[in-house]
Amino acid sequence: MRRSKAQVDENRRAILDAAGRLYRERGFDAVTVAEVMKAAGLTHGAFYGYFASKEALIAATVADLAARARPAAPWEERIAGYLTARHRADLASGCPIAALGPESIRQSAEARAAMTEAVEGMIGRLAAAAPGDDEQERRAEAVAACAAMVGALILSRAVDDPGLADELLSTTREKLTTGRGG
Amino acid sequence: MRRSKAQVDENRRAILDAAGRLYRERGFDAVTVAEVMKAAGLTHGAFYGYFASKEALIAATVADLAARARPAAPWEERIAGYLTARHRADLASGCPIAALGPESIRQSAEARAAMTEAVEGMIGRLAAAAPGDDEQERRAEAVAACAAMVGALILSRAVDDPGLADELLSTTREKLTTGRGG
DNA sequence: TGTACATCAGTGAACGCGCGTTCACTGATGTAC
DNA sequence: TGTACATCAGTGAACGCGCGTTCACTGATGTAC
Repeated sequence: MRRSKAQVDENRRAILDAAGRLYRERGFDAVTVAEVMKAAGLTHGAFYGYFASKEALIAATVADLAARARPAAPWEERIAGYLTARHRADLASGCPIAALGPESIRQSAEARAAMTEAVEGMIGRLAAAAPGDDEQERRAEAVAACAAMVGALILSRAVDDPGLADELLSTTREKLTTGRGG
Repeated sequence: MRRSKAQVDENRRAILDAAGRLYRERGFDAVTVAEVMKAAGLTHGAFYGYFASKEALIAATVADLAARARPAAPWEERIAGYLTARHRADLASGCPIAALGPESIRQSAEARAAMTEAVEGMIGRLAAAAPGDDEQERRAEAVAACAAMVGALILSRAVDDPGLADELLSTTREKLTTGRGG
């Protein structure tokens, strides 16, 4: 059942989309190749026509997520939008760094490199919107904000006490947006 | 080959220690029951005399790590000690929240509860040392610091660029220790 | 204190299961004429 | 433009492997006398 080139491109995109959602939701290990393919509307046997291995899919997925990050927004808006209960609940289409960064330590060199790109990208976009008088100051503001945002979101998800989860988000949001520049 | 009660207690401790180190190093999924038992000096068959399942071991390990957290230290010392290249490299005996917090989302209710205890414990110890005029202010300082520290350490580990890894730690350290009270 | 026996912690082979991966086959697509 | 054939994307059964878990057995510990 040969398919057209357009169909093949579409299927590859569907595989990456499915992997992006499933991996963020449940982690690399817990999601099987067969599940990704099923979510993409194919059977598992077709997988190896698209990727050499599960490891290769993981690397390609992280790279894809890093490349598809949302464009910049104003500083406070960006931080406030990130640190919300909605984002906390939305693993599947939320920040790939918070969902997959911790797991990337144990993945291939390619996946780690892609994750590094994702982090640099997030810092770069934050720096473009950060308060501060010079480049260096805005960069420092962005790096610290990136760490605090990702940490708050991860802890907020890890914890089973809704009050503490909210406190982590709101306290970090206030610290970052009323610190100095704002 | 029945063993003495003292030996049994010792073995249980050895299992929890081995699990604590291995899980922090490689994650819950990647470490097998047999590996934990081998590291504890036993064979895998003995495992079920100590724990009902791998899931139960995970919950017990997180609870044990939460209970064995180091006592408080002065604010700047605590933050500076946490945000070091040494801690970044030392997965196995480093902060269990940074190593296992992200994975705890997908674990049992018991494991998540234990992780919540660990986070509350870290925040509580930080709050005791935090700058601030009243309880509420110190608590806010501690919550924000906890999120920033854990986030910086996790990202610092996720990234494959040593310069960026160091920058995440040092920038966060400076932000937290020169912010206001320090 | 010494002996006889019951208890039970530990061993290691075996189980069932699900995973990543392979492969013979199918049949629509795309190409040569 | 129409036909004949080669290509190759996709299917689904099958593979090997490693995992969590079970279990019959072993033999040192602890207890009863």
